[in-house]
Amino acid sequence: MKQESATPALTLAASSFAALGSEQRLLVLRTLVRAGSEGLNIGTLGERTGVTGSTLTHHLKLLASAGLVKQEKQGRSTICAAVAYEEVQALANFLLTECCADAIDGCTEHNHG
Amino acid sequence: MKQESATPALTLAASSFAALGSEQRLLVLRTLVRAGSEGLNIGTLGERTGVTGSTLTHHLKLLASAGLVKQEKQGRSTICAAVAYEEVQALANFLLTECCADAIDGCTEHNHG
DNA sequence: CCATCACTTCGACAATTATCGAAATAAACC
DNA sequence: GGTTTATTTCGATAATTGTCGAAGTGATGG
Repeated sequence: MKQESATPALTLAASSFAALGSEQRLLVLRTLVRAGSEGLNIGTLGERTGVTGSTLTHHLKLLASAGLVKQEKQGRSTICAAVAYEEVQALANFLLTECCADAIDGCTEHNHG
Repeated sequence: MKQESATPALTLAASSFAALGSEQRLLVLRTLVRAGSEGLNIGTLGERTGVTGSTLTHHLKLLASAGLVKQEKQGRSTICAAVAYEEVQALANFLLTECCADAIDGCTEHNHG
């Protein structure tokens, strides 16, 4: 009996998708992406998204550990910036190659529904 | 104070990402994608992934409602097939356009890290 | 019709994740 | 050194999600 098993890539992809799987986190991410490469400090990010304090810290930790956001201490502020570009490419790539594997031609043919 | 808000597209994307954000569901999806357009019945899918019974039903319901999988009753079997191709394109697209919006040139420039 | 098979629904419980406020840390300013 | 500012950690509680087994549904075969 052929049994499928979870590869490291699959595990990693799952946790990245999970990080994106929250409206608040997606909102935070979008705000950061729009803010560009300079990023935003946590206070401003909180003002813009309506998520503040420990909850925001919590969500940012998830986004950061998924590699979608990077954080840097600057004095008493923490500057956050999105690094979603490559990550999203990598995630899309995961499903289109790793996941689709044997069905890869089906994938590319399906690009335009 | 400029406040970001959750658009319908964002809400939808979040729930799709959430559906992908589980190792088991990703495994199920990969198995289905590899099985191709004929799909698999739930029993076989269970054998291949190690997830069976009500748990599998539960996960499939999530995948189906995210539009990543479609299910069809055939006699007493339920045939499941992946429709991930377009969905994944749509999700990647969401982050690269909707989300990146003003930073869109930054996005495309970052394609090759 | 009665039994079996393939699944789904239900109900209970475990595990994880989210949210909040209070206390802790650490930099900046006086 | 003490105070204010910015954020994080902690602890409690609520909410959601995952898992299991038992009972239910509905097709198939005798």
